[in-house]
Amino acid sequence: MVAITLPDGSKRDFEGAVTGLQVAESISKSLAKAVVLAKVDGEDWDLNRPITTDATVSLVKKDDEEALDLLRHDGAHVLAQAVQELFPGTQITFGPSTDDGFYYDFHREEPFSTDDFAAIEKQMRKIVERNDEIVREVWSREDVHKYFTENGETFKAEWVLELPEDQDITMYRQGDQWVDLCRGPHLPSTGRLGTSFKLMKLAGAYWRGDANNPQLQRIYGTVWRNDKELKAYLTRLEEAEKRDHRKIGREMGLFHIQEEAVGAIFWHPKGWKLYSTLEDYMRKRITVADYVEVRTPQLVDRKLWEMSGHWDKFHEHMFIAEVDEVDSAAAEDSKRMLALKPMNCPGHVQIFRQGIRSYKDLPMRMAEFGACHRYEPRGALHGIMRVRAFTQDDGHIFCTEDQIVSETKVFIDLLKSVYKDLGFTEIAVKFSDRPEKRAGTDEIWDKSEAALKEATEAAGLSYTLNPGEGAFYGPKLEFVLRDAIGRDWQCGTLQADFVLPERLDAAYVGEDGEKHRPVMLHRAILGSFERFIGILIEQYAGKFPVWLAPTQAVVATITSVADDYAEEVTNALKAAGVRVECDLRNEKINFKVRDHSVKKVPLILVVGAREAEEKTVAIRRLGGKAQEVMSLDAAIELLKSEAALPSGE
RNA sequence: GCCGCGGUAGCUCAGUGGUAGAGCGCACCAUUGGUAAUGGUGAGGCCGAGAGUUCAAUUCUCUCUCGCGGCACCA
Repeated sequence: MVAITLPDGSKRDFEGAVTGLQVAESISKSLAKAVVLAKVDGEDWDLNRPITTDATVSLVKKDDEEALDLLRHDGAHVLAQAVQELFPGTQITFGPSTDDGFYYDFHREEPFSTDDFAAIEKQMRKIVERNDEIVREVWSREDVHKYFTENGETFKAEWVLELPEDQDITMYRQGDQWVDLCRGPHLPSTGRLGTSFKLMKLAGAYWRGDANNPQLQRIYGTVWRNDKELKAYLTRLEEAEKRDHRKIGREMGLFHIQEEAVGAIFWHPKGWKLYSTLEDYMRKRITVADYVEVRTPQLVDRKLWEMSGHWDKFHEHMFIAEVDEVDSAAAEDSKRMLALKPMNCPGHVQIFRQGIRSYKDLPMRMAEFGACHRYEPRGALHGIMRVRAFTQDDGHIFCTEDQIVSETKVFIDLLKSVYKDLGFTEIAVKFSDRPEKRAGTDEIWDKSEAALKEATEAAGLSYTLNPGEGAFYGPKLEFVLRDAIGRDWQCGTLQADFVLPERLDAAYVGEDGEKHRPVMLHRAILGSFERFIGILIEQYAGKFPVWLAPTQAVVATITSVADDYAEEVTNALKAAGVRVECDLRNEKINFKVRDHSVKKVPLILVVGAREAEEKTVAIRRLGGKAQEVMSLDAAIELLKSEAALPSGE
């Protein structure tokens, strides 16, 4: 007798071992049809796995949110089976579910092509139609190893030997022929997967994520509970594509990149207006926040990088310039090696080191919009988001250990306020604590970790822990913001550093008259201007708030009789500091409105004979239908205030 | 860097072993109009670069280069 308790508290008795599917059948036919997974005492169980002892059982239906992960995992298996049926000799490796689908990594001498997708999808549909039974089997490690070795599945054979000794090794049999090593759970049969899936892309991936290992071929797919969901997902992807900063950047004429300067940006007039507006805004904010702005050299002798430790660890990511010593007779054929700075911190320490610093000078908040170069791997480059030449909104706060908490808190408040001005309100924090290889004593780490945590909490932010992911010189906070379509971007950072001040001999004189080491807090809010502007473009889909828009307003005439007045309006707005253009083209107003709307100009000021006569303007906002007629003076005041930089209030 | 895919007009994309195509944009002409496309005419191309096969290559093959999607990387 097995007694099954259901979620509503009711009990059912069964003669002997019973499966989740049988429990469902005992309740109703429709439930038996819809169910995909059993939860036995809270644990995921395959529907056809026998339950032999009394248990609490709840059933997951295909419509339930929870079912997605299972369906996707089964999608991966059906893909793997289809591929092996179509391409004998292909080895299977791993195939997990992902956030919106699954992938499966294969090993095959011949490359797959996306042209194969149609055939593979067709085969997957056949497997679903066949409704192959999926059965969980417990095997011994030796049997699994033998099985895969005999079948030429070297990756699987290697993997099984590394599974923990004390764990049951489960194999899932799918149909008569096909078996895969898997933890499960799975559907009872392939038919329950349905056909709301689609193969998405093909990519290379390294065996076990290590670039030293052989490369496998990864096929990505997506799975949903029904066709409507699948379609919605594909639409969502299209929407994201429309926001792509590379596409919008080209359409709006913001920037370009060309072969001769890979990883660096040619900013066009409109793009640079956006950039410099963001820079003006950041300068305003940090000035109010008591930072001092500095500028440090681009090219710095190798010696400094050796002292700071960068040469040792990162020189292959640095751009090197080698020059002949031309003006030194003593060093006739000697070379001098310089490197473009990949970071600003060593430069800032040099400024801090000039003269004698007192504890009264601390905290010293030093900021630089620092242009850095890093030799990023080619495959890492992406539009203006990941480049080799970029500008950080960098800053280093030199302070005492006792000031870490208050400085962190002040920084987080500034960061939150900046993000809010820029349109981001959902912020997550990741806290990375001490890594295994680190500098500094445990005592110092205890202190700095506690300080960062305390300050984060005091600033009203919750955080998730990233154990062991801190920098070698100190713990770090990373600030992640969520954009308008739910994507996460890591931008800001705050890192406590006890090492660099030591290496570069930064010191201040304390109250006691003795020399002390300051702590350095490395911090950035945007991260880099280039990347952040990319994020802003995608966040707003190019439709920037007035204060950020490269062109804030266009004055457009209806007929040429209003030309003189239109120029008068334009000049008045220019004088008021508004970025405005004048459109006197011999075109219909419909055409002009459409043209400037497509170009995403936030405000269109329409003037015709009537407005010229009455000294008014008709304002139309981007995306809106309504127009508001007001006096020129009122319009100037309105635009002036909307065009102004926000101040974090 | 690795795997797969791609590069044709300013942009989006057709196309072909034998003289290169469309839409939008651009220029010019006409049109003076009331809130998302007025009509006409025209210009615009080393078909990414180099080599090979061929009577002939934008088209087929190879190398390079750049881009795209992942992987690895992101101090």
